[in-house]
Amino acid sequence: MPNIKMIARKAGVSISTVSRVMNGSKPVSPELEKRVYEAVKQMDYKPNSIARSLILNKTNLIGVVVPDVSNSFHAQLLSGIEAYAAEAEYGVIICNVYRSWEKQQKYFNLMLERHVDGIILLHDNTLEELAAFQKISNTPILFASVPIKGSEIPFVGIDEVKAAYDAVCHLIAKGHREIGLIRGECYALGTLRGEGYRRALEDNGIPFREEIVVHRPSGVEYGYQAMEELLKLESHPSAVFCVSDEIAVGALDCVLDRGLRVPEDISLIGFDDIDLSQVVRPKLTTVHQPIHEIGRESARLLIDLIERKGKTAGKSGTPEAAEEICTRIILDHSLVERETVMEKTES
Amino acid sequence: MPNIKMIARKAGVSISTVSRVMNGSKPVSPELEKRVYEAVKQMDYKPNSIARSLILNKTNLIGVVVPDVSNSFHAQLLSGIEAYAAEAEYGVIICNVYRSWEKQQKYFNLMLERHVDGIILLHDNTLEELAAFQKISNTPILFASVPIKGSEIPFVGIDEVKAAYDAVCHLIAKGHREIGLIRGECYALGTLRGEGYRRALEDNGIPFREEIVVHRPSGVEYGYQAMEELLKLESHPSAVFCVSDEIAVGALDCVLDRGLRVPEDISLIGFDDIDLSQVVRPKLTTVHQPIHEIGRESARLLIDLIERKGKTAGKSGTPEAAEEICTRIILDHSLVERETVMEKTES
DNA sequence: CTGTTAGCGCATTCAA
DNA sequence: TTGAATGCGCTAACAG
Repeated sequence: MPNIKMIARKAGVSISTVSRVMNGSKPVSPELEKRVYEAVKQMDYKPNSIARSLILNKTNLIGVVVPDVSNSFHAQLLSGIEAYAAEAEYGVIICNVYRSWEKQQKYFNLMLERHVDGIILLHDNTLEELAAFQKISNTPILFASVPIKGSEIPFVGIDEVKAAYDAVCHLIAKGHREIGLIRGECYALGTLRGEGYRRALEDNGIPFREEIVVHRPSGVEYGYQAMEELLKLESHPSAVFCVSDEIAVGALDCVLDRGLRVPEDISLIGFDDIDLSQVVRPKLTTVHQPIHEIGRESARLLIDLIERKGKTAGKSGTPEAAEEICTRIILDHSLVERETVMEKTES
Repeated sequence: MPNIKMIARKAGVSISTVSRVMNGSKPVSPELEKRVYEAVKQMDYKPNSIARSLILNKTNLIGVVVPDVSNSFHAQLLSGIEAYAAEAEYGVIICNVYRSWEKQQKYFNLMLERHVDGIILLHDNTLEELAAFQKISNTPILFASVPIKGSEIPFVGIDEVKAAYDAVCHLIAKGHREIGLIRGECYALGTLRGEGYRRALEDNGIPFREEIVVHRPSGVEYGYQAMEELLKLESHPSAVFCVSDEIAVGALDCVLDRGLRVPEDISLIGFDDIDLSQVVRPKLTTVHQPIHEIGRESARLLIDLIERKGKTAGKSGTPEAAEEICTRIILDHSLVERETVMEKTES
């Protein structure tokens, strides 16, 4: 690979001139400019971005921390992030942490060492966990899809509580009053969506019954297990709200295996609208999130933040709070009715 | 972020000493070593990997070119790659190319500029396409899962032809003789798996019939379409080999929609064994590939190649061809019988 | 064993 | 407008 010096020699100019034409940073006479362009083309010169990073203190790299890339939801989110990043000329480095805090710490260090310009987090983190990192880095961070509790850290996603609320209200509107809940433990899949469930019941005068809510991690197999629990009850709920499509698919499988019918014997509603939900039979009624879009917007906001920071870096304290960037983007969700919910029949 | 100079000052040593204790490259007295460690801990110092990359000419970064991350197969492969890379302290930068040659070229340039240490390709590339790149880069390249025709470029995957052969033989063993094929156009999903199909028929004395093979891209919706074609025939095949699970799932959906039963009226076999195949009803009989493992092994081989190259860089022409690294890793596939294939009944 | 020095490839002052 | 010189943070050769 040729470097800037070789180009300078070949074009018969100084390296500064080469640098200037590559970056358009200062005017260069057409004559020299042409000679440089030719040398560049002939030698197929590409500026070494490592060296640029070192001197500019900017890597054009963002890190994406994801609990599990092989999960459809995360993969789609990632693809949205990548799409925007590529357009903005940023590279994406993936940090698969398998829900392990230890791995995440390793990756935080790695990202610090590599001086990524920003970080997108696709899963739960507490403020305490982030504190150590934030103190030393001042690297912009953003949460995508799952918000963080009690903090101003930028976020892109949907209104989790409202979306869960809508899902449960849909069940209620169909005449169901015994509505089970299969929920997770973490913030979005547990607390938030659980809260939406609770409020929907409350607003419709339906008592909350602890016996018909079961806690499980997300995942098809866990959905199956959870539904087994629910079916053990002497009288099982006539409908179940599953906080993820994976859970719902597992639950569906379980119901069918028990020889019951969906939605005739039991209605099911999922959450996320991943590809899977259209492929199972019956097709899953679920809450649609614009997953790819959330990814794109996350990347856009993060990169905005990064470039904003770069600009205001010099003139500290410039009081342009007026054009402060918006750091919470809430996209629309929607209910997609397919085949797993039906009107409750008299019994 | 503190730099090496600040640590040196704080510890009262020279920067070389700091460098030496950080890398363990040369002996340092316990006394100084301790002082350095303390300074490092107190200031939470992390070596700037950008600077290291620049001088060592090594980024510890690999690029993964993938047609579509949000596709389950590719996401799993990626997760295998990431898993090994993380252990080996390599970062993974993802290059989602959406099956666009233009995007791939952009990414090749990006990877050149960023000086990645190696590249893993997860999809078809012709030798000509690679030629330009290879000429200027000498960056190790490896194909994962899909081989390249007529070249010694390292590869990790399964024996595609044999695996397809096995799938079709399974159908034949079950008594089927009218076996449809839904295949792709690209190398692995078209040429190779198609070849396995052809040979299986041939070895069993079954004539190849053009009318019952249909070409489609991979994807659930295309599988549906393809099966529609097949069902238009006055007498449809009693079994169909689909070159991917996605295709098979679409095909399954189509058959069911037409009011036919699987496997009673028509048997279906897929390929890949992605998560999906266990979730549809009936569960898909398919050819299992160790996807995650292929990813891991790819990363392992690539990194071996990279580090091998680094070592032999100085002493050119050292004739250690004896311990030449193996550059083709073929992992085992297997047939997993689930619920979409049954014995052909007399008709 | 330790410190001084040069230089990786580039952007950017500062003079000319 | 242009070129020479400085330094980003680090490693490695060299001398002590």
